[in-house]
Amino acid sequence: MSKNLVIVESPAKAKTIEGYLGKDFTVKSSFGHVRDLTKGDKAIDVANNFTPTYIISEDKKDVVRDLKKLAKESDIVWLATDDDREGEAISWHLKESLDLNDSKIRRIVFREITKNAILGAIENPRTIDQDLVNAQQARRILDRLVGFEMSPLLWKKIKTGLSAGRVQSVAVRLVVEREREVEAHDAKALYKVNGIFLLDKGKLLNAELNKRFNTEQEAQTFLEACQKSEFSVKELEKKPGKKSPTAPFTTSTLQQEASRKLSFSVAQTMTLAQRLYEAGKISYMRTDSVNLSQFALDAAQTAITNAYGAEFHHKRIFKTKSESAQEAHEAIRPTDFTVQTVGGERNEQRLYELIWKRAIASQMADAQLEKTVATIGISQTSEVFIASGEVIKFEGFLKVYLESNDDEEDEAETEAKGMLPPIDKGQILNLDQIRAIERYSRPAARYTEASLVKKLEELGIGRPSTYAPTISTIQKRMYVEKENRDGRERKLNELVLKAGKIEQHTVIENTGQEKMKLFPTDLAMVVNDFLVEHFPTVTDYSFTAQVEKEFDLIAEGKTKWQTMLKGFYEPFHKRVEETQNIERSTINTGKTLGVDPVSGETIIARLGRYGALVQIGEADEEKGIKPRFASLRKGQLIENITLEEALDLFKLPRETGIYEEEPMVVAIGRFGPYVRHAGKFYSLKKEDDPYTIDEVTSIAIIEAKRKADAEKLIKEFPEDPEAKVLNGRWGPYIAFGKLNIKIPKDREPSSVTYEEILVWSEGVTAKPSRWGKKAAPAAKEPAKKKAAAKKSTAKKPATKKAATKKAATKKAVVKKEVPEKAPAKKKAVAKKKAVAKKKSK
DNA sequence: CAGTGAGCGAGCTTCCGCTTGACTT
Repeated sequence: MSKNLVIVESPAKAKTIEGYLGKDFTVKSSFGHVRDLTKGDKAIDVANNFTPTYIISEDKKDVVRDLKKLAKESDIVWLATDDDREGEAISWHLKESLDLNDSKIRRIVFREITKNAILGAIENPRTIDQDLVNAQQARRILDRLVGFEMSPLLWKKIKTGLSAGRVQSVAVRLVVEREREVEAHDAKALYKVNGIFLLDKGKLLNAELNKRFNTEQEAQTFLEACQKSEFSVKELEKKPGKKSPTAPFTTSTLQQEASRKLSFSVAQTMTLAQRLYEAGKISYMRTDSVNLSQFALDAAQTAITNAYGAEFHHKRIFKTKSESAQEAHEAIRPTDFTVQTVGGERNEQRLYELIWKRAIASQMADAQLEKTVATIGISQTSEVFIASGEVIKFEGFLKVYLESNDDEEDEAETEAKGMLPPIDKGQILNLDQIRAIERYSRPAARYTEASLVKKLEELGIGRPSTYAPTISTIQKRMYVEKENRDGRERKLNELVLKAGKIEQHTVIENTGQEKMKLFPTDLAMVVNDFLVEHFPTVTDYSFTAQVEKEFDLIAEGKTKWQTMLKGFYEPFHKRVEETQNIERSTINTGKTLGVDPVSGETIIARLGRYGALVQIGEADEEKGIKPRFASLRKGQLIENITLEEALDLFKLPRETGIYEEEPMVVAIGRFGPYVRHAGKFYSLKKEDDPYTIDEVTSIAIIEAKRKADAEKLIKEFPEDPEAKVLNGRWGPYIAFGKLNIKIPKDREPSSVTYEEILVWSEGVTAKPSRWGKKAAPAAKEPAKKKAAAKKSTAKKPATKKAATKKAATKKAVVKKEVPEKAPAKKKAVAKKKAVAKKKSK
């Protein structure tokens, strides 16, 4: 038995280290924190100087038991948790929960997993830094106090189950405020002018005017001047330039690049990286450090020299810009630079390549460029055209990697820069054409998951291990939704000067399209406004940075942690108490939209128990007045709704008539307009392009007729109530339990016998009727049918019912008739529906 | 899926940071 027990945080790390140390060392992992505050609201005894009560986490009981046993058998326990605040606290919690004496423990730290680093650490043990531990305790306790006092306030004043916290509430605030910024953006159009000049041998020179015009008139005046002008190269300047590589990845930059280049969500990136880490392919993936170990620097140098030549290598040491960085680990890098392919899933490989390239490139030479700028004069005006080109003289790191850009802003502006065609100073240029086109200013971009992480990191909020969970939490709480949005068309005015004539065109561009962006919900707006109003300190963007400074003072032994907490908690708790007393109804008063022109009553939009709604009138019991309500459509925000849109929502619901003796009602529900007929609902969902009332009415008739036809019974069988011949949308068919069976063409449907059904049902495949739901009790079905259904379930995935149906109904509206026949592909949908209906009975 | 919508209210929810596993179809 070995005499030394080394405890690290991660099992993968333990495995690596065990190899570096001799037989006398057993290396085990704590799997992160082993103790935490107790669950309820009594974990912190505020009155007793914030005394915390800790408990061994449920999922760590086995870990602690095993470690305790090993520790007993060892002479020395080496606490080798991470070299940061949390790591120090883990060591302390280990000491406490393993009942270890100070004399038996050694605290060691290393920031890279290399043999030298670890042996060096063993040579230089120290004791647990209680000040640092106390800084962690203060952090932990403050977060608990903030989260567990603000959240219940939200339950009481807004909605149960909500949450608030130092990190998540600021993340939500960022999304909310960005949305308002986008909404408030006043797009201004300027005329951007491009000139194209004809050179010898059919070559073209593209140049942009150094000025943009505010109005069409100014652009017109400019083009008129150009009509009479001569163009010449006034200046031609060549200058060298260079580009340098960026630092190797941290968690945050990895998430950003994987999002931009590979379209991964931050959670997806972390899962893949975790797998690479556990397979020993990359270094630790939760890090805020851009530092590479000496071992890695050397390995990169060798790899670069061998692959590209020594001139491509350039040793670089990067420094973190982030003040909040704790740098307990290296940057994210391959463990072996000579490995370019890792096995496993395709996305693992793609992420690995990204990590490999970025780390290699960070140790490569600058790219050398030559920039050429030509200034083209216009004889009749003082403006000039600028043509610029860029040529790569030496690739350097660009051979491997180019970082992508977050700012879509410039996307339209930056054309791919290549070499300029050969021109000389003083040369007269022949004009091909000049185009002056409107360009609208863009609002700030909505956040993606990754760009929100970047922003949080800049503000010092959250840690590498919590970025992905935080992003998930705010979506789980329904504060934020990740969505695609279609853009809308916008008409642009364009003036073109060509062959001496000025012509005006209209160009159509698609604008406002969004892909996987974060949108705040109405709930987020209400919660955020409530928190910002009553807790301006905690929701301030700089709150974390400020308390971090105080935690640092604790870590340096300059402040007592209880003193710091007291300073924060007293005013905070006072605000909580004050806020307890405010009226619920004053929080979500909603937005007054205006007055109903018919009744003269006020119309407001607010958040109700079941979602956003518009309301006409206030309740007045004395007068017996009841307000009327209507739901907002999905995707519609209270923030943005106008009076006209609100009135629109009240136009429906209405009675549209009677069909087959049942009244038919069209209404707008939470998820859009629908038709209700004979106790059944027909969805008319469509977000951006709502149906008109006429369309809705005709759809209602078509849908009701179709349903009625589909229900028509042709024949029943006394042998089995589950067997029926029905008249479906596309003709008669046999419904046999969950199976829908085709009737042979030459058969008269009414003469089908039960024996034939049994024969025909052999080998017939059915659509799975309830995808993703719990299976029905199987005993109800005869064994034969069950087998057939099961076989089919495994074989075929469910079709997208809603989408197909929508497409079909929309088509029907245009034609204003019931489709008699449909392509074979759609039959499946009808079948499925019949099955679903059966189930609901 | 879909309607409803203040009020009464049992007993529940919730924070941030460390780290990986695993109920079964």
